[in-house]
Amino acid sequence: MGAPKQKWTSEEEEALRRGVLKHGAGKWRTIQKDPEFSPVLSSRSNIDLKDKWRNLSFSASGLGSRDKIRVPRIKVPSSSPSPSPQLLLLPAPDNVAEASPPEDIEKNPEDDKTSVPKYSAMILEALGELKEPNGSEVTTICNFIEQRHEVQPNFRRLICAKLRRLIGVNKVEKIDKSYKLTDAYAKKLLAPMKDPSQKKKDPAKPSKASKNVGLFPAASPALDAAQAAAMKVADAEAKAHIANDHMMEAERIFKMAEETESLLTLASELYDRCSRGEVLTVLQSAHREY
DNA sequence: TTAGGGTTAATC
DNA sequence: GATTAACCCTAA
Repeated sequence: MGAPKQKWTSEEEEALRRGVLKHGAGKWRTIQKDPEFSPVLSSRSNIDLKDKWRNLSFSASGLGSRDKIRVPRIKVPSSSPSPSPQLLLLPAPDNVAEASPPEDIEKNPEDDKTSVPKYSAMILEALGELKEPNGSEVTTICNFIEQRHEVQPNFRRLICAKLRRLIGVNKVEKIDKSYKLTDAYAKKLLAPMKDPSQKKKDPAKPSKASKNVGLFPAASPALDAAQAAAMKVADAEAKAHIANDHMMEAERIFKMAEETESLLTLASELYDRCSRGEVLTVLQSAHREY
C-alpha cells in the first residue's frame, strides 16, 4: 500500500526518552522542535513521538513488545493520586532491566487457563452484566472492569484491541460506538444455564457455563475459591512490584541527597576559605572534590 | 496540538 | 492466527 513502515532506531528512541525527560510527556511538538533532538527526530512528526511513547509505555506496562523487558504496572489503589504525565515516565532502560518480566498479566504459563483470556473474560463479563440493549461504550466497559478487577494504567487500549478480537470471532458486535454480546454468543452462554432439557441430557458432562471461569457467577464454590485465591496472588505480586519500584526510587533519592550534601560541604568549605582571604581557582576546587 | 480510537503491515 | 509497532483519523 503506502510507504513501508519506518522503524524507530535506538537513537530516535533515546532522543525521545531524553526529550520527554527534558520537556515532559505530552510536549511532543516542543521535543520535536528542540534543536537538541530535532536532528535525530527530523523524520518524525509530533504525532509519531506521541505514538511511539505510547507504544513504549504500553510495552513497559506489561503488554509490550517481544524484544523488550517489560515492567508490570498494576493500577495502584485509589490511595495514590492520579499520576502526572511526568510520573508516567518510563523507567530508564537500566531500571527496566531490574524489573521482573511482567508476563503475569496474560502470559503466565502457570495460570494460562484463567489468565490468557483474562481481559476478554472481563469484557464478556461486563457486557453480560451490563446488558445494555444498544450496547455499552468502551468507557462504560472499562469503568465496570476497573471496579471489579485490578487493571493496568493503560488497560483501556488493550480492552479496545480485545474488543476488536471478540468482534472478529463473533462474540461481540459493535453498534455505533458501543459494544454488546452477539445474540448468538449470548444465547450460547445462557443456554446451558436456562435450558432445563439440556441439564437432563448429560449431567455428567460439565456445562459450558462452568467453563466460563471468571465470566459469570461460578457454578462451583471450588471455582470461586480458586478465583479468589488467584486474584489474591496477583494482587500480592502487583504490590511486591510496586514496593520494589518505590525502593528503587528511594535509593535514587538517597544517592541524590548524598551528592547534594557533599556539594554543600564543598561549597561551605570554599566559602570559609574564601572568606579567610584564600584565593582558589576552579581547578583547585574541582581537584579537591574529585 | 494533543489524546485516544482505529487500521494496517510486519513478525512470530 | 495472534501480537506488536507504525501509521492514520478525529474530537477537543
